[in-house]
Amino acid sequence: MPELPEVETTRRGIEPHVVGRSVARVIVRNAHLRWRVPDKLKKELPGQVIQSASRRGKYLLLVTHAGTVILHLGMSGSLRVAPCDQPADKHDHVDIALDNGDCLRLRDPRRFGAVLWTRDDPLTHKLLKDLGPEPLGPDFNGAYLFHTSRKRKRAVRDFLLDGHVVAGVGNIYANESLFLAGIRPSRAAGRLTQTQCEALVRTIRQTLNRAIKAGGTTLRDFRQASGQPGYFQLSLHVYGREGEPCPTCGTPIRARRQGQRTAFFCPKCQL
DNA sequence: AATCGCGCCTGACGGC
DNA sequence: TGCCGTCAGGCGCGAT
Repeated sequence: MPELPEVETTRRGIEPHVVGRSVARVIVRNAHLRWRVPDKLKKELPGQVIQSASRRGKYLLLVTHAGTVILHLGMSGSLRVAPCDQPADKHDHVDIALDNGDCLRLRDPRRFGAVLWTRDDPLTHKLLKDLGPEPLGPDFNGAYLFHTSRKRKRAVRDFLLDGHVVAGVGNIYANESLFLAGIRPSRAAGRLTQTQCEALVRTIRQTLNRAIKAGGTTLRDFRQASGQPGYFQLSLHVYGREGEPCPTCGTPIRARRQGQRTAFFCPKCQL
């Protein structure tokens, strides 16, 4: 599912329901997610007050005084706030029950997601410490992208998917941003000009911000915390639109397998 | 150091 | 209707 805009949409959805609440208990129906849900979560989280709900890349962080819950939605995960007595779906694997009868409920059919617990500063956690800058933050700019991409031979689409380069840009938004910047997904990252890097940073930020505003992209199973789908799929220019006319020039959009993921582009507008 | 391919899972969809 | 192959928004890991 979820790329950065979907995770941010989720964060904003759950924040008012969880911050300031204390955790009553943790219910793990299936601990077999990407990594086993740690036993310590059940031991150490109950009784703690959730101080904040933040995000780093595609990771969600629930901070308490005793430690931090690190959540990842993988490909098919979603979080919602529901009354605890509402029956769980077969893919509702973890509940964090709150002191008011609500619970934060993780649904994840493919189980590529994760629920972890750390007592240390989460930013030093193995999974987070080497992440690149936040794409919507000040450290992600044209100069950074230009500098980082020098001598890199990877296709720029693949380069953007690498969390060490920039955190949270997935296949949908990489393709969309490259379209708006007029750059082919297959272009070697190291061959981008400074001007192109600046344009690309602008289109990435613009695309992510617009997607957040639309509540994310729902292609299959993404849901906001409220249960509502996102609407950004209606604004996609190239992603999933093979054969449809380019919104700029009318040339049919092409799809090609690039590495493990499909790239979409207009053969005329993107060089 | 950088890059590539694999594998973890379920479910939806299209072709036959 | 059903079976089968293909594909999917992520990402860490080991091999090269």
